[in-house]
Amino acid sequence: MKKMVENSVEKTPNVELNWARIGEKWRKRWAEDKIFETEPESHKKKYFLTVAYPYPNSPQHVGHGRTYTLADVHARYKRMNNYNVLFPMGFHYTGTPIVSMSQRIKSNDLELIETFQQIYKIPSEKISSFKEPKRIASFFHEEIKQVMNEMGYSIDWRREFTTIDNGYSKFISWQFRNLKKKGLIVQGSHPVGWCPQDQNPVSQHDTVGDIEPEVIEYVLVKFKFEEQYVIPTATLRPETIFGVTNLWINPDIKYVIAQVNKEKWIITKEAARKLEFLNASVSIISEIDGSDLIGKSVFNETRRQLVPMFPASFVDPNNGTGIVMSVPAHSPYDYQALVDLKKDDNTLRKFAITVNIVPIKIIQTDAFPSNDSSPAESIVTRYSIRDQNDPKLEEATSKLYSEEFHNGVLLPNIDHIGNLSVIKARQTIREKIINKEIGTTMYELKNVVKCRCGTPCVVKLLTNQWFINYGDDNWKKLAYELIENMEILPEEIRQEFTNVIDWLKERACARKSGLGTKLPWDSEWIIESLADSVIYMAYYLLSRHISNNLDLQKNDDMVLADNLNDNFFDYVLLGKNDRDLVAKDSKISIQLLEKIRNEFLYFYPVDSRHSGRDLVPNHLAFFIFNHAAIFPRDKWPKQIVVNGSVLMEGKKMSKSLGNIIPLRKAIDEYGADSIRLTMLASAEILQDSDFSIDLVKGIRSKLYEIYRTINTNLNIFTTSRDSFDYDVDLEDVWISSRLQHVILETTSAIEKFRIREALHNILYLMDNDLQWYEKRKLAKNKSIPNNYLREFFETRIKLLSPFAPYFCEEIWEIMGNHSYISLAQWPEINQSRISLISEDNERLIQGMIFDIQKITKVTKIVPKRILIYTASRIKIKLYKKLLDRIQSQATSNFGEIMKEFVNDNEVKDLVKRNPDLVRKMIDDILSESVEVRERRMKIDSFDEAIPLQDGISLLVNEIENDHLEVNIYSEDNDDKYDPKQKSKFARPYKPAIYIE
RNA sequence: GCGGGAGUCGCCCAGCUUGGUCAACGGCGUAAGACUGAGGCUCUUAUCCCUUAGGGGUUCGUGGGUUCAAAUCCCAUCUCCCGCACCA
Repeated sequence: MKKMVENSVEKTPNVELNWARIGEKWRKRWAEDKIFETEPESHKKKYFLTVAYPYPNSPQHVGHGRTYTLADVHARYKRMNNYNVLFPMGFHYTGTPIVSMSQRIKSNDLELIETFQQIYKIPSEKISSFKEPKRIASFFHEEIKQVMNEMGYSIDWRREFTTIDNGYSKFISWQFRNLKKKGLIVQGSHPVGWCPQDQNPVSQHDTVGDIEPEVIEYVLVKFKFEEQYVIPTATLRPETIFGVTNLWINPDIKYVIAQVNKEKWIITKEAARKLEFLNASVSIISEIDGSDLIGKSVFNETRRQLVPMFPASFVDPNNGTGIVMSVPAHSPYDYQALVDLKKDDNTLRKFAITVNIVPIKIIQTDAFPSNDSSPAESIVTRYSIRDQNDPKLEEATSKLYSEEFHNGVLLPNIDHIGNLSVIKARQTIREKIINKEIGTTMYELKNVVKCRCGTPCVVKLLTNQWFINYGDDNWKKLAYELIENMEILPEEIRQEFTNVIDWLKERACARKSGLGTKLPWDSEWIIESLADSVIYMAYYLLSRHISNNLDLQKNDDMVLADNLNDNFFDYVLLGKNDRDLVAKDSKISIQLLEKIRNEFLYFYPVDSRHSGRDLVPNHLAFFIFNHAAIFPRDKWPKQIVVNGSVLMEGKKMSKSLGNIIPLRKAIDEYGADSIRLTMLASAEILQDSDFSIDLVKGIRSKLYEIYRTINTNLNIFTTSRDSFDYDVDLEDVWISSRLQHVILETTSAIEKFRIREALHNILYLMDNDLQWYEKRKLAKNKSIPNNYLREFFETRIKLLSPFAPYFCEEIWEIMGNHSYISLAQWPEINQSRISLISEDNERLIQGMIFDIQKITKVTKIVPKRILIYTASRIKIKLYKKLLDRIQSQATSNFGEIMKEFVNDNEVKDLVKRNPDLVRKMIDDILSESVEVRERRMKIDSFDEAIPLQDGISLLVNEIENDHLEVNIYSEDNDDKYDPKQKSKFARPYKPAIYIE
């Protein structure tokens, strides 16, 4: 412990900064003075912002911190801009992972226990209490809350709740009855990946190797066999049924005859089992060898003809029904298998079969025109396939499939689907087959997936599943309307929201296990975690007035959760029902009811919702939909801010890579401020930010540098505050003006959530300005006037304070303030301090020094005397005319300008004599940005000699020659010293130079 | 398949929204110098090519186009990455 503290101390002679200590100090003061507790204040503008609450099944690591930190910066920024900011936090207990963790603890899962012990450092006795899921949740809940405090988040903790609180459940029940009344909840069946052992749906994180179970739908085509039997084949291409020439049977495996619903099917045992999970009624009657079927024929209903069954060892008993239909015209595998079989005399003799199959072509494409008898044959020839084991066969197959899928058209002579595209034909024939009962569908996993418990997964058809119908057209319209009126930051991600709303369909909203609220009308079901977390922002405004029954103190100014019913929520959240009745019903005073109602009315709607971009296709979309459904338009959320995730040293954070840094550890070692800045400064908001320890250290030392500089200049904060107008130099005017720019640019960057840009301004660009300012002063043997330096630092610390709050509070205090910077006023721009000309002044000096250095470098002259010639009055006049010409968009064409100006009495002599100069001046103007051009239009008279003269001292310093003689002449000056006739090259803003 | 994004000077990365101050920020690396007993610390300078006057040439995946002017806008093309549901 001691060592960690050591780590977080920075020290140089006379100055020391203990990051841990300042964190603790300010955290404590903020809490004591309750500065982040927010009450409705009718005379003040409110700002209500929320972040997706955390799921407490692990401690927070740096990856979690980004969204919360961003929201906190936002809250702090708005607070400094005089808003009454509410930033609350809750905890999302709902869902299955915590329950399954507790089960893994019960079954003594070593991997999990090790994670708890070694990565999270949880004591063993604590871990054994984790057999109870709520213990896990509350343990990490407290842990996370602690970290959020240590990070310096300005949260109003009085409103905290968990999603299994009694009151919350009442609220969610209200939400769901509400949705149901509006007809947005529907019931139906849905296929899911399923573990037969656990009797539970499986998703990516429940499987070995984190494989996502992918469900695909096969069409089962039934072939009649010996009148009483059905042989079903599974296919993804039902349209090819018209091209079936034979079936493939694996002669080496056993099949079963099974009663499936009302028919007798011949399928593999594995297929029979799979059908059971799909809710077919299945009973096995007898077994039959694959070889017994070979050579016999089945009846193809669609073509009304018999096709034979042939042997094939490639048929996988685990795939589909274990019987495959053969379409040699369009399946390279089938085609090649037939070719191979024809050559295989042993097999032919063994089963007493002959193979004289003619492929039946049914699809044509441009690549395989209609006179071509079999596309499969063509492609097999083209790829020079040897036999069915040739690896190139796979490539040939996918090539042909994709060609036919996108560009294929069914031949005109095919019943029902002739002339249709493959995509259309597939849909049409699927319906036909199912309607006419010559086939059905079957779900299957596309990949082999094992549950964490080791059991291979299957597809289960869940019936009577409850769905929220996001496919409802009217609802979608409302959702579109909502986002159209909402600010989405960054704007680039709006398209993604539109897409998501577009393709969202029914979505399951309840499951049978996990923590959460029971479905109010069907208590077997628990409302799923993505369904009970979409309008809870409203609950932050109620939570502190609701006493859950667990609470010991029962206060008169609280309402008991048990007494809450839908009328209460209808009244408070929607303004429905009679006030007096509701108060009576909820067993509270009218005053309390009104207080709650008014608090809701004051703070709602949500002004800003922060979240990671991974939640766009689910949580954020549901947030939009549910608000659109439940609340009136004036309570719809106003803004969404989306941020990217965090990488660690360029890699995704994961347990297996061992690159997860818990936030607490990071805070201990580097202090919260540096961590906050690192997460925000390393990338623009939507990009993944790359966190690295080097970066943290770099930022920490940057902060320390600021701290040290201020500490060594402490006297400037204690001296009396002079006015700004004494003894003003050019660079003083300039730095004042620059400061206004920094404020303007930083503020507008924050408004657009260009946080990286804002921090770049504050941490680095401000330094450049200060450096130049110091250099200029130093060259004149002057020091920076106190009030300029003080203003610079005060502004800088204020701008930085939403990002690094502890650090800035500390400095604010050192500067002699007795207030909180967290509550200070955001810097405002002082228009009178903006000086347009000062930018050109300093640029001219920079340019002069730069040019001279370049000349000396190339010529290797050691300058003894430097002559500088500023442009003549007539050139300045010409420059103005050109600028005006170009800015008014008339033309920038050299020829046209020349034509015009040779007739201009004021300048024609100059123009005629020196066309090249005109061209260069046009280029000068064109190569300046529009901003600079506009600025120069505004400036009436600009005497270049003034800044140049002022900059001589710096020039002498830079050239490192104290005896250097510098003379500045106007080109117009007849007495000038100009031995090499250089002055004629002078242009406005580009003086001519001669070096001796 | 559907949707989203990225390709920049040895490496990482900024700039592209709003074309011009862009041979292109910053960091790493490399080279030289300062400091030091010595440095792996710190600081300064340089780092596409050519150039004895502030200049010129060729660059921002590739090929076109628009424009006085393109890393930035438009079109085409190649390569790479990410998300797609019952899971928080």
